[in-house]
Amino acid sequence: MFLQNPTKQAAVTTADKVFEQLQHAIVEGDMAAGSKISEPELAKHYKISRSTLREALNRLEKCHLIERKANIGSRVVACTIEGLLELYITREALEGMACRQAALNMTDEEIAHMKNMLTQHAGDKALQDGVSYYQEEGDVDFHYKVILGSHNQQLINLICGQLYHLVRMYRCQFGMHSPRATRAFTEHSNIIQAISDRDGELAELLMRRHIAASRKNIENKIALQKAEQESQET
Amino acid sequence: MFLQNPTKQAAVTTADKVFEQLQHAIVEGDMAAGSKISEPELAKHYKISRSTLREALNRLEKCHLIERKANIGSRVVACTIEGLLELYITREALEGMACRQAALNMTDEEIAHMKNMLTQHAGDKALQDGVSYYQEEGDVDFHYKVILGSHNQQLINLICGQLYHLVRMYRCQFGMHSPRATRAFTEHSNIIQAISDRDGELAELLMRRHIAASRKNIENKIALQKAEQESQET
DNA sequence: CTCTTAAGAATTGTCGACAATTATACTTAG
DNA sequence: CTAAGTATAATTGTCGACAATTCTTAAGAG
Repeated sequence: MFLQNPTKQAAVTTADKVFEQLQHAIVEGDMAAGSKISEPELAKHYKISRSTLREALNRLEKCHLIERKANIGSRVVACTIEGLLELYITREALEGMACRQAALNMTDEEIAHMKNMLTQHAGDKALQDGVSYYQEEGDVDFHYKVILGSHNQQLINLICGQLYHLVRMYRCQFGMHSPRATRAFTEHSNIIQAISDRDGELAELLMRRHIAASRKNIENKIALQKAEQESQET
Repeated sequence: MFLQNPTKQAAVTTADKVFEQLQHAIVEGDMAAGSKISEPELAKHYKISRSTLREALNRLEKCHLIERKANIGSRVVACTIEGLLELYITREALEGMACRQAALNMTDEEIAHMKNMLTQHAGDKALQDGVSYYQEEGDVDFHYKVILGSHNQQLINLICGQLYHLVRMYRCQFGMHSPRATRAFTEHSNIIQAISDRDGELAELLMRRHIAASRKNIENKIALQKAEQESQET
């Protein structure tokens, strides 16, 4: 259920394990977004020393799940509309480029594997009427494979190692299950086709449109909510 | 001389200060790229405890200047051709988007300020025949202003807070003073014009070409060096 | 009653020591 | 002489305590 970051290695040290637990807690919202973090309290809760906890906190900061200020302390990152839209803008830039690079650098085996995955997802999609699976793991799975396919370590680290933790957090906390499954599936197919054709320019364009479409979907929703609120106020 | 990251605040804690010193040492090459880092040794050298040093190391890892492995230790990041090219690809994606956002979000004051800056650089450039100043701080200054002009905190943090430390490191270590000053100046002018026209699409395109041109410049140099080496070997 | 100020409590930053893991060097068998 | 295994040394991970800073609370002045 909890899709793992494909770039990370097994957690060997206790700080690693606590980091993973905290990461999970923050992403799922068990630790409220924007809330203050008490080092003594958390250390006691996980039965570890503050040094070890701080090591874990440093890793959380690395993937932008918490923010630290000197002599003040740490807070769980806040989930705001602006932050969400900024995240989409950034994803559009990075994943668009990753997709272009994937078209240039993916091996034929990797491409074949992606095509198989999509075919399988097509079955799931038909079966479940595009509601649950495809939107969750299937979508993330697709994006991860494209990113890894770029064979660009810099891009991979930035997107998978940092950005996607935030993406998952927003998905959980804002409960984003947009009704774009069928459309997203078509878009994914076209992207794979462009990659398969080694058409980097088109691949980037399609991926950017794919992500921009999600962003605009959110923006519309927000605008709608706003309008509703205002009509209720009167 | 040492252009500061515009996003950071004053270093208050000793870990901050040591971080800055280490950052400087790594960027300038005083600590060899790829070399192993001994925690006891470094701690002794800076006359601090290992805990404090590790705090500083964590921050270095955040901007990708060192790499850590559990139970093994830290190494200064290695400077490779592949890494440099990957960095340019990533910059092209991120700064291109930042430039598009800058065209949308910059205030008229910010734009006016950039135009002034460029005019002043034009003078410096004429004076010094485009050799030293403009290529160093002037160029970085221009890029920073565009990035900040995006008003997108996510992009700003990623580029200024992380990527540019690596950029500076590569510049220092590979001694990159490419003969592109005049051309770069023209490109900068065109970018500002596009931003001033609020033409986001063109602004992004021009910024991407500007960065891609630098990358191709490097690629050509590498290819040339390679050819020379091979001719000497025979 | 409000604002300022000062003392106290709590939190974060730093330190040195111990435990666990990894690297090194030596011994020994083949 | 080479190679594997073991013992030793060195390094990293974790811990609890102390120092420095910030937050809280209460007292007092206006």
